[in-house]
Amino acid sequence: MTDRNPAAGKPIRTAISDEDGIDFAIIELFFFAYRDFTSDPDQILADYGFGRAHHRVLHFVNRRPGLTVAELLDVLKITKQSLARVLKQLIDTDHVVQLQGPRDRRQRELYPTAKGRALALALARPQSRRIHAALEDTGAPERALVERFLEAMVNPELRAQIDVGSAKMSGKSHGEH
Amino acid sequence: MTDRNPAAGKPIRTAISDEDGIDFAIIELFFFAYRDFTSDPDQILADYGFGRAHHRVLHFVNRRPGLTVAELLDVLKITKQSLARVLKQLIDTDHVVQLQGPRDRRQRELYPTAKGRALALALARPQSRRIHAALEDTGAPERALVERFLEAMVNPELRAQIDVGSAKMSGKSHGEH
DNA sequence: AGATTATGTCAGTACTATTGACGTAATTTC
DNA sequence: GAAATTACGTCAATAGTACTGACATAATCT
Repeated sequence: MTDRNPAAGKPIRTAISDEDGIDFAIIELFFFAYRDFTSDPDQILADYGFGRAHHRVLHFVNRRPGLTVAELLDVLKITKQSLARVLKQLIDTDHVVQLQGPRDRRQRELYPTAKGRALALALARPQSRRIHAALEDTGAPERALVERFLEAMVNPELRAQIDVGSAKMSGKSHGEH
Repeated sequence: MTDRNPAAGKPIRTAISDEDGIDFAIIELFFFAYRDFTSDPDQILADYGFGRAHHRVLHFVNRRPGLTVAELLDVLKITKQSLARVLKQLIDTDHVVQLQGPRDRRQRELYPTAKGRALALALARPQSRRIHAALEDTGAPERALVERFLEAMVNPELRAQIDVGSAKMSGKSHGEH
């Protein structure tokens, strides 16, 4: 079991590379960058007994206060059952509160508490520091370019979810009617 | 349980935003971009009964043929036990072969087979297409800039793992001595 | 009144990851 | 040459995140 299986294919000894027209360099960089990018908050979350899923929920509840459960599911692209445990824990620990929807009382609007806002900021801080440092290394005016690249990496039909525009408006969340 | 818990904190109704000096826009974009970036190969992997872990192993075995198990663990930053099942499946399905290390017979050098190389390419193709499309949207000369940004996002002490340099050299993997 | 919608919950499962322990073979150190 | 270390494999137990499918309740819409 240690050596070659005679029935198995022969080992290929040359490295795959960009020559195949495939952009392995950026594929790999993206993996490393995201791995380290998420490792910062992971450390903090561990102290709370939380995981990455809690972070994502906390992030979007803070970014779009008052979003409903259905909207949150749509943004995270996970199922109701996956969200349930995580959301329940965040509510039980007083990071998030639910309010009955004003127009439709079936809906539950999700809001951060002061505690939830503080944690969201604490989690975002090291990530933001990393981004700033990376942009400094790269050059100041490139920020918009990186934003445009990342946005272009998102599935076109899902770009509506992104709040880059509204991130510049302080206060209100997305398209309130 | 539906409405407010009287003991709970009050809901905060204003959105968190970049005004706090935190770069929420890019934090969020990075999440969306990576989510969609990984969704492409996930579809293909499902047909093989594989998951994301298989993809990562396959990627690095193709990028650096002959790397040892210990090196792979170091790159992936996971434990031996997490790797074991995944690697075993890839070997059993003839995507990867193990060869006894020539200098140190305790080591197992990992190589892709033709089958493993083909799958790695198939998985990378949609990701590469996405990157190319995003760079086109952004502007051609920005490729190097995006690379530099992503590289700067990686923990400095781990940049050694990155193969951007050797990606430009065709054929050989990393520092063969 | 009946259908649909929004949410919550239960049961069962899968994948990826963890820690800790132990075994074996090969290499290095003394 | 004996002892320690290293590289790898494996076993057991557990955790976090995700899934599908089913079902219940309350509110809204038709």
